[in-house]
Amino acid sequence: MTTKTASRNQIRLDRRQVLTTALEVVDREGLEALSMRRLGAELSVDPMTIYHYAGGKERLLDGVAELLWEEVALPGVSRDPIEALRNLARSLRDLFRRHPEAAPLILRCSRLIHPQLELYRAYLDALDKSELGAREPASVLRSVLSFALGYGYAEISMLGVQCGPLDSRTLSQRELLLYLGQALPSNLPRRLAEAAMVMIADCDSDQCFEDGLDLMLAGLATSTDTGRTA
Amino acid sequence: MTTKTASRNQIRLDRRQVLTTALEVVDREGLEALSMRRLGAELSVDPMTIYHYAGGKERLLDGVAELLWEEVALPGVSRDPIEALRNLARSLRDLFRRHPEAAPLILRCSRLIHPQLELYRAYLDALDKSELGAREPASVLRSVLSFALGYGYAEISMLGVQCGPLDSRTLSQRELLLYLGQALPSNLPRRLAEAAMVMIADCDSDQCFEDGLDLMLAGLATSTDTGRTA
DNA sequence: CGATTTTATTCTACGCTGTAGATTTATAGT
DNA sequence: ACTATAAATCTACAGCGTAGAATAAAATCG
Repeated sequence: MTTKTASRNQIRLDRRQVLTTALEVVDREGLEALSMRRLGAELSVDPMTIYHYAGGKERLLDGVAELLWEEVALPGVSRDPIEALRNLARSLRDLFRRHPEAAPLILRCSRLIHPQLELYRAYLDALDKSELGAREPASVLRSVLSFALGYGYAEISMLGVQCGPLDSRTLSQRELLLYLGQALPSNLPRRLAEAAMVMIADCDSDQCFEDGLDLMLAGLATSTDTGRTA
Repeated sequence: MTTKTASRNQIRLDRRQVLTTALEVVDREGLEALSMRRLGAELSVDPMTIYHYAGGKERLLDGVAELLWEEVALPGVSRDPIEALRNLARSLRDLFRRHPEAAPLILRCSRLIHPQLELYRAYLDALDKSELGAREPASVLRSVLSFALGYGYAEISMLGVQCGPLDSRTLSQRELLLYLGQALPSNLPRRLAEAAMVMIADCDSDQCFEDGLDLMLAGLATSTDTGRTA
């Protein structure tokens, strides 16, 4: 009699349940697979019932985006704003890696996702309290968010969708390179295939991310005159 | 008797014509409005005819993505790699601002868009030739691309889609702020509305972009002689 | 308790989508 | 002119989101 996530018992639904199930479907079978009919079947319920809990398709996707943004780490208690931003960027990148199929939903910044705004608010407050030289907190935050979003999205796009269900964490970069060598279409001109390999598999993706992040944050640190080694 | 883009004469189509028309439709009426039937009508042709020039819907969108990536500036002749990267980032951001409705297509990095790979190749070559300290060219390039992609996408998402056809370049930030104050839903908690305003309209978006870019590129310039830190 | 109002769920149907497959029309080659 | 190849069209099908009517369940009240 456990309330398992699939194969509903007659316990009444709630919005949250609908959204988490939708996210499960997306994670498991891809964003395209999520239709009202499919989700209704997953919940053992008529498709139209979903409208009562989550609105139409558009609002359903907004709801899933909320779930996703809730997973991003809040600033925490540390006083160091730079470490806070570093954790934010890592958390955002990890979000993409946990939910590669849902990536387009994370980018759905147009709809004023509440948890996303809460996140902004929290980091803006954290940055306001700390000394950051002459820089606007919003400017710094937007830059870090942009980098993390762009990196996370591009990374999973390159790995996951192109090559199928690949997880960069389960493959050495050597294996990745070999696999990619076969996966690239043979009619691709050599110089382009080379470029693809260099960008995708040649450099350690974790290292690239940390390096890029350091680039921004180091610049930030030097501009505060706090003088940490840069 | 001019070869205008709409209302075709009987001159035979080619792939390019189909793709540019598709992009026009997206720019004008949004990505959702682009259907095979709609595009067929635009070209005064049966929807199925498109399959002969551009393949199915998926390959059509890939083709539009090609057009978009072709618009991004190549390195140019300058020897300075940092200025080259700065121009790349600006060019990429401008691409989003020129084609806000097509933004999801620009991010479609999964499909090995040829012009995109050409771009990578060109910048990798440019970075290889120049001295960049111990940093991998691919790592640097990925960081700059990530930032520009993330910033460009987030920017147009915040402005364009939420508030309708707004162009940030035609509005002062003061006007933007006022407009946004009305546009935000009234049931939004005050602290979240504040966060949204600060992130969207409070800071000059051009300035934010340039600042973030400087952050990365400055770090790059200083690291050309210092090597690495951990 | 029964009666009535509210809420939740389902059913049916409409117009839209992408596209496979057969068919027709136009072009090129000899 | 006749054929082989290419281009364009027609028809049809399964799936989509969802408006609106119809039904079932739950809550409210006298």
